[in-house]
Amino acid sequence: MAGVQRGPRERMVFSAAQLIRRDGVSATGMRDVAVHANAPRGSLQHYFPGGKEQLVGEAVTWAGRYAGKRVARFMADLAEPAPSALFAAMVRQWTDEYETADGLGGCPVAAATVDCASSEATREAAAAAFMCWRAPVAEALTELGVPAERAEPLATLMISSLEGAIIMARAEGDVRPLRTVARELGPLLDAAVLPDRPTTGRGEA
Amino acid sequence: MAGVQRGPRERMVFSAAQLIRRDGVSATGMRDVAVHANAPRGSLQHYFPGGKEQLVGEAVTWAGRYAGKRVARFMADLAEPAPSALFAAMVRQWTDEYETADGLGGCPVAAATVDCASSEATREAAAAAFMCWRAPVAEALTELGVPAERAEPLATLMISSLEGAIIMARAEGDVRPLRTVARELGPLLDAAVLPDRPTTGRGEA
DNA sequence: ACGTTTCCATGACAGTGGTCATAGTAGCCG
DNA sequence: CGGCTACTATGACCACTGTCATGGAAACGT
Repeated sequence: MAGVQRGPRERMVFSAAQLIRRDGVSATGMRDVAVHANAPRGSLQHYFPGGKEQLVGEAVTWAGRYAGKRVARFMADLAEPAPSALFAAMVRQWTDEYETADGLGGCPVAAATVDCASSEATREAAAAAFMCWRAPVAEALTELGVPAERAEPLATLMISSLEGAIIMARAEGDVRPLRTVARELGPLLDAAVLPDRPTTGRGEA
Repeated sequence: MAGVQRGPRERMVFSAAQLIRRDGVSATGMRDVAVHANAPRGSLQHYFPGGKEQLVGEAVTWAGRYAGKRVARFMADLAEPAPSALFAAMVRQWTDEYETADGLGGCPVAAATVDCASSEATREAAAAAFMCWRAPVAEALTELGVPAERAEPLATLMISSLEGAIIMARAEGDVRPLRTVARELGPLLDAAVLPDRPTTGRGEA
């Protein structure tokens, strides 16, 4: 995975995100995070004097940044430059995980949102994380030929569908919802591409 | 709300769903449920000998049934019989709540899914709840003229988008994502209606 | 009236969580 | 070496949770 050896602090943030997305925020204990990160428990209060709220916040922020960076890599690896292909890549990241690891993980940002209505700070971190994720998606859409005024809404729709499908897939224990949204939403996304700007080449149809 | 005075047992299930969808499963204590339901604490072990897992399971099941029944009512109240109108009604249920109560609630089924990967029983209850919700939506879509083979996938897409938008809206503290998915997904849904069968289901215009 | 079943009340227990206090170690600068 | 800072270690505290045990109160059939 990313950041295997990056100092105890980042390892703890990473582990927190990992555990949160699997078990939820409340079910993830600080001690568990230290153990999972192979980090000393005493470092928790040293690096995160703000306590669990700070750790969760940083994990959520990290997850948002990570998701944003992934968008750039998806764009670079796209076989054909179409919005549907980008969305398919985003979805495939999850279906792949569901097939390798049997444990069906979720999105840490969603987990923090669902589980932390109490903490205003965490809620704001989640909102920022979603923005860090949505902005690159919207930018990618414009690069793919989607008009600027539709890029942001469609990015919101993509992330919403993906998040919801992740939840349904976890509940069902099957990737069906993920594949379904990828298949059903693709045409809508491609139809938003401006016809007079066929975006670097190979056109569909 | 529904079921204000229906015996302590149902009140507790209802209150559990209410609290779960606001605070998450782990953050919702059994004692809180009893207090919120104006029910005696001693009744918990009497009505729910299976403990918290049973209570959460019934709350999730209740929520699924509730969502399914709402679909029928939405269909009855539709001004114009189009899939986009049904989806808009489903979304409006949430935007309305966000504007009346400042506390932004979530979906209890999603909360249970995110927060209870540990419990297999809860996961299955969530899967069943999603099915109890998706089936009426798919059926409604066919009534509205969507071909049978596309009804289920589109229902999955609708619920996924809605769930994801709920999460994003909670994070942002704004209904923007909800309105966005309703607006962006509407045309796709209406485009799935068979042209030669213009809304056969109800003759009302 | 009596007993049995259903339901309610309350206190205790064991476990766990986050957090704090205190003390120990490593490294660097004088 | 002394002092200072960064980091690690560990144990204790307190609040809280789900669960259980025990006992009381209605309800109701007979």
